[in-house]
Amino acid sequence: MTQIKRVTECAPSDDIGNVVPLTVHSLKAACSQCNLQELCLPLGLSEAEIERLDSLVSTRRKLKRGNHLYRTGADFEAIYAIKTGFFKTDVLMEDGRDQVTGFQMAGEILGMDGISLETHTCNAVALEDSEVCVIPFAQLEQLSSEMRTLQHHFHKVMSREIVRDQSVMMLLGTMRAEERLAAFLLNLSQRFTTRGYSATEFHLRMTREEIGSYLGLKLETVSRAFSHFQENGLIAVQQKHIRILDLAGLRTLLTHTPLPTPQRSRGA
Amino acid sequence: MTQIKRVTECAPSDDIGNVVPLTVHSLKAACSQCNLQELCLPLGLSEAEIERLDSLVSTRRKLKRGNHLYRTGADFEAIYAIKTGFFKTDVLMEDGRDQVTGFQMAGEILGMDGISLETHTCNAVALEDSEVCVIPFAQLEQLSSEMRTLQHHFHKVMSREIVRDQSVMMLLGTMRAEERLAAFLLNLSQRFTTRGYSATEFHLRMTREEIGSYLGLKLETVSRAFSHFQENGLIAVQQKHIRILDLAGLRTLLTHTPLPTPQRSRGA
DNA sequence: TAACGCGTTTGATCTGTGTCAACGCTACAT
DNA sequence: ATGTAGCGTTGACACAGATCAAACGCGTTA
Repeated sequence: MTQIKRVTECAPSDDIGNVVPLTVHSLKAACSQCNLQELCLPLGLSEAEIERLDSLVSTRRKLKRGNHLYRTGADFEAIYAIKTGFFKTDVLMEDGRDQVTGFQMAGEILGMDGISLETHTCNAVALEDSEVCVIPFAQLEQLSSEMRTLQHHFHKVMSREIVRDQSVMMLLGTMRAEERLAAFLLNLSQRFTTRGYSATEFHLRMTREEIGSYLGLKLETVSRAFSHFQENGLIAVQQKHIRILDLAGLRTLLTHTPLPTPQRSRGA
Repeated sequence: MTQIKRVTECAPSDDIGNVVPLTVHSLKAACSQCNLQELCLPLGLSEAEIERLDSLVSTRRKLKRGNHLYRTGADFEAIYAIKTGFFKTDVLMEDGRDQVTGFQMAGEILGMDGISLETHTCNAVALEDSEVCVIPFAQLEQLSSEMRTLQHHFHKVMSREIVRDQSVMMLLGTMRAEERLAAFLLNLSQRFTTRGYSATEFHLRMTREEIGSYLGLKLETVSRAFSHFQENGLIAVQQKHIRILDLAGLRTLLTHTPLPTPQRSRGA
């Protein structure tokens, strides 16, 4: 039991329940000591307010790569702030088809899908060993009602998710394969930058298949697009290590519509 | 000025501002008299609580077909509950491509995209003459903090939007053209049912192009799919009048994956 | 009543991406 | 070290849906 076989999918054993004793920690000061304050729920709160948040965020949960933070159908009790690590969320159709709906990194909030039906509607899976702060939702609402800044910021976080979903729809609905991948890379780059990492060099934690699922493409198409970008000197790919050589070039891919609608006024 | 030319796109004149005097009404009892209580924001509130909501919802706004409720970039000040009518929301890319991100009907809430950046990130356009209740957001937050049931229900409404977006992503990412259209029709049917209208016979308020944009397809493909459904006796189409003849058949289209992934265990 | 415009339908053809298949690379396990 | 499994790459081919084009129907306007 000390050696844990790496779980790649549908980990059967110790992450079925919502809380696994071994992976839960008590902590004294959660948010007030956290370096993700500026990205996460505490954003915009005063120090005193953040200290009140601490009382909420009393447990953390550690997940090994491949483990589920929650599964579709699980009771909704808490939302989760990612402290370290990387996640994906995906939805399942009855016929077995699935779709990755997002990739989440440090400072981002998971679990808001569960509020509406009091049941989670997607799976959240750690793509690397990760740690999340557990934020019991009832308590969050309690504190929100006492602290208007927190309430407002939480609304912004939910709204941000809605706005993010809009761009994914735009991506899936209107963009060609290489545009999608360019958008994906630029989005990652931007989010890494925000977190103080390199904008141009990073490690993908997901497979080509997961990227493809997110972008509505097959893994082969993703792979070909990577190769093509490399041929064109836009990026250097080495397995999961990506180096962006021409950020502006990638952006051009997005804004310059190669072929369509030649009859627009092109204003602004 | 009494005769208003039907505005089809980018109405230039009287809907630029956020509020048009002529189309705003004061009202005494908004929610407590409204027959949409069970669908809309008041859901789950007591009568007394609903009466407190009334004070919030003091203005309505009427929109002619084609007019914008709000535009991308407009200051966010309020969310809107649809009292009567039908809307679409769409997002614009810099290069002119756009994507319909949703169709909204009575009882549904518009505008939550604006919370995160205090600016709307999509356009909301009336697809028929419509009326919305204006809910000033600052006041909604104020009242939410005093009324936990309202706060909680509002969170559910936002979360529901996130869940809806997940299914749109699934649709755009994994479904074939006819599956998308079937899903679209079934979704409409379901929502009409909820509102007491026929599940099997309704009038589409949007064009084939708008349907296509929403579904990530071209209008020709939408049209062909309609024709094909009709040939198969699933629906009867007559311009924008749709009659569903075989609801179960439409559902089968969704769950029976015709060709792909023959190597799954098919469990549950 | 005729003419126009817009949305829709339908056909013919083209093409981007999916599908199928083989091979290569890397990392872990024996 | 060497074998093996999973992931990634690349090629050949197929096909769903896009594109281009023409005609139709319906409502509006002259």
